[in-house]
Amino acid sequence: MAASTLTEVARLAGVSPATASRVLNGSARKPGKDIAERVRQAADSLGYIPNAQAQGLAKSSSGLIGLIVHDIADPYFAAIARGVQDEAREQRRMVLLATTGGAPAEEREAVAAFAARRADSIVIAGSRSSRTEDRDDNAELAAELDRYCRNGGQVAVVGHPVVGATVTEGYHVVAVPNQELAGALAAELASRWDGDFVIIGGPDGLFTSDDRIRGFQEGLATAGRPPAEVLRTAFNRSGGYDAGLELAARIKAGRSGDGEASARKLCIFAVNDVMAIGASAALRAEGLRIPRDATIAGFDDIETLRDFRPALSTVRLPLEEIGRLATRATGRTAGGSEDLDDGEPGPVSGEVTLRRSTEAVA
Amino acid sequence: MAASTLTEVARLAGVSPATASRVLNGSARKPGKDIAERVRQAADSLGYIPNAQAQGLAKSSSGLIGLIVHDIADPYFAAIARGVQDEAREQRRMVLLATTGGAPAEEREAVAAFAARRADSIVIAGSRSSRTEDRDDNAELAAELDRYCRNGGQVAVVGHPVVGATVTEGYHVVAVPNQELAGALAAELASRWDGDFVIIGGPDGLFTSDDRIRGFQEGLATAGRPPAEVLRTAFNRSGGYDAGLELAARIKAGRSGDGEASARKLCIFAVNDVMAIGASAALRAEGLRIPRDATIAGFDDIETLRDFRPALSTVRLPLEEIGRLATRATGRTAGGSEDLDDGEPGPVSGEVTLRRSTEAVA
DNA sequence: GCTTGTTGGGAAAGCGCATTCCCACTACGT
DNA sequence: ACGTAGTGGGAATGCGCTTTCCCAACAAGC
Repeated sequence: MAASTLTEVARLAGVSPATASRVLNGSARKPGKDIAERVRQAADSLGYIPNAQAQGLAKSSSGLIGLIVHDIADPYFAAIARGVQDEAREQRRMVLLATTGGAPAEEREAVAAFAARRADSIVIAGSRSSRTEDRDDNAELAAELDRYCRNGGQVAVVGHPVVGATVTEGYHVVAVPNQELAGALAAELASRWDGDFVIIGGPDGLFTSDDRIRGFQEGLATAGRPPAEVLRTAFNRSGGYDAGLELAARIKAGRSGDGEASARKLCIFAVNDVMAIGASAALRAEGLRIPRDATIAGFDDIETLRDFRPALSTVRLPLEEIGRLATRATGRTAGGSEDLDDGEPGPVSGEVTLRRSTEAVA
Repeated sequence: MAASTLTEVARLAGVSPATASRVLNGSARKPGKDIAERVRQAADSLGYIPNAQAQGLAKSSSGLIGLIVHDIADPYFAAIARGVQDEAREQRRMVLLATTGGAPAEEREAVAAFAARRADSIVIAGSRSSRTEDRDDNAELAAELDRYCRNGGQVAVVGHPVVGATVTEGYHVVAVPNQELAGALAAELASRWDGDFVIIGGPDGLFTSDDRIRGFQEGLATAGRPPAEVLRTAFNRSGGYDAGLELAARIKAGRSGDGEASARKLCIFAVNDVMAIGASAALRAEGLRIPRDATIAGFDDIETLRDFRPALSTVRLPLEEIGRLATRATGRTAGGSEDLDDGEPGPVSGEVTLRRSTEAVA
C-alpha cells in the first residue's frame, strides 16, 4: 500500500485533482465550502500526506534550508544549529544538515547537494579559511555559491564572506564583531593585569581565529602593551590541550629558572572556549592551577561550559541568535510581514564576560 | 538563468534525454564510450546539477534520512547526530533534522513532515515517554509511524520502542542497556561506599530515565542496600540544578542537626551527565564540595563534559556509534555488501567509568 | 540467406502535484 | 431580454527525471 495521492483523494471526493489541490494546499482560489469539506474528509480517511517532492517540482521551491557546519557535535555549531532550527520551524521549513570538517572542498560538495535538492536557502556556519592550500577549493566553492545564487538561491554566511564570491543578489553575511570584541577583551584584561599575554590560536588563515587574534593584539597595543606571542594549533579542544602542555612546560621552566618569582605570570587567550578548556585541562594535568599559576580566557561563552570551574572568562556571543538571524536573512517570508524582511541582518553584539579564570590572585 | 536541465544537456550533446540520464546518473545500461564522453562534457559546460526532487519523484526514493531529536544543542543528541551524519555521508544520503523538545505531538508532526518529503528512513533519538498525558499523542505517533513503515519507510528508534507501534516490517530498535548499566554502576558504587544513595531522575514516564532508575535500584538491592529515594525533575541541566539545591539544603540541615558527623554522606546518582553537572553546580553554589560533602555520578559520558572537575563518574555510552548503528539499521544499502545488512543492530555496550566525583574521601 | 539473439539508442509514459486555460453557469446592468 | 462581468469547477499541460517499451542495426546460428 503506497502512500495515497492527491488524485485518489480527488476521486474519492468526486472532484477533480485541481479542486482537491486547491482545497488541501493553500491556493489563491478557495473552492466552495461543501466541496472543501468533502475533499478534506476524503483526505483524512485516506491519511493523505502531500508529496513534498512533487510539490517542490511543480512550484520549484522546496521549503528546505541547508545548514553547513564543521561538526554538529561541537557545542558552538550545535548552538547555532539550534537557532537555525528554531527559525526554520517558525517559517515552516525543514533543515538539511551537512558537516564538512571545515574543508572548502566538502563545503562545495554540500552546496551542490543542497542545490540539487533545490534548497531555498543555505546557511554556512563554519569559519572561512584563506589558507593558500585551500585557494582552489575556495574558488570552486565561491563559484558554486555564485551559481546557486544566480539560480535564485539565498545564502547566509556567519562571520566572514566566502572569499571570491561575486554575486550580491541573495547573498547575506551575518557579521560577527570578532575583532572588536577580542580587542575589548584584551583591553579589560590589560587593565587588570600587567603580566605577559600569550595567544592560543587556530591554524593560520582561519578567519574567525585570525580576526580574534588581530583584535586581541590591537587591544593590547591600545593599552600600551607589547604584542602577545601566538601559538598556532588545531581549532578544537585537542589543539588547546597541546598548546596547554607547551605553555605548562614553559611556566614550570620559568619558575625554576627565575627562582620562585611568580612575577611573569602568564595570561592566556584561547581564541575559543573549547580550546581554552583544552588548555586548562593540560595545565591542570601538569599540576598547574588556574588562576593561581596562569590565567586564561576564551571566546564564545559556550553554554555547556558555563559550569566549568574555575569559571571561564570569555566573550559572550549570542550563538542561537546568530543562527536565527542568518536563517531569517535568507527567508523569503512569502506574503509575510514586510518589516525588516530583506535588509541585511543587524550585526550581532557580544559582551566581554570576566569570570574567575582571569582573576589576578594577589 | 535557471538551473540547467537534463534535457538541455541532452540537446547540447545531441542525444536523447534518456541517454543523458543513463550516462549521468547511475543506470544499469551503460551507453557507448564516445556518447558518454560527449554527454559528460555537455553537462560539465552547462554546470548541470541533477534535480534531486525530480529524481526522487521519478524513482520514489529521496536519499533523505530524517533525524528526530529533543534538542540539537544538547550534547547528548549532538553526539548521536554526529554518528547519524557520518553514516549518512558514507551512504551518500542527506540528513533532515527535526527537533521536538520531546513532545510526542511534535514528533508525530516531524514524522509526517519526513513522510511528506519521502525520506527513506527515520531515526528517532529522543527518549520515549509513557506519561499518561502523552497517551493520545503517543498513539497518534505510533499510527503515523505505522503508516510510514507500511509505505515502505525504515524506522530506527534509539533506546525504547515507540509504545503502541504494531508494524514490524522496517522497524528497528537500537537497544541501549540502560537498566543493566545503571545496575552495574550501582554495584560498583555500593562496593565502595556505605552511605545513603539518592537518585535525581527525569519526569516519571520517561523511559530512559525510568530504566536507569530501575536498574540502579536493582543494583542497590543486589548489593543488599535499601532503595534510594528518587527526586523527580526536568531531564536537563536546570532540572539537575534544582534538585541539587534541594539536596544541598538537606545536607546542610543534616550537618547541623546531627552535629558535625559526616556519617551519612550522600551519594547522588543523576540519570544523565548534564543533570549531574547541574546538580554539582548547585551544590557548589551552596558552598558544598564534591566529593568531600557528597559524591555524584552521572550517565552518558558526554565528551564535552570530560574536562569537568572533579571528573564525573558516569557510564560511558558510545553515542556516536549508536547514531551510526541506528542509521545503518535503516540503510537499504542497495546493491552493497550483504554481510549484516538487515539484521537488527547488535545491542550497544557501555562501560561504568568511575572517576574522582565518587571517590570516597577518608 | 534467412532467422534469432543481442546490443545501443530513442520515444513516450508516467512520478504527484500546481496552475493556466477554458467552459458552464449565475447575477447583474441597461 | 440581451450582453457582460464574475464565479466555481474541470481538462490539460508541464515541472525534470527515470524507465519501460520499441525499433534499428548488427552478430551469430542453422
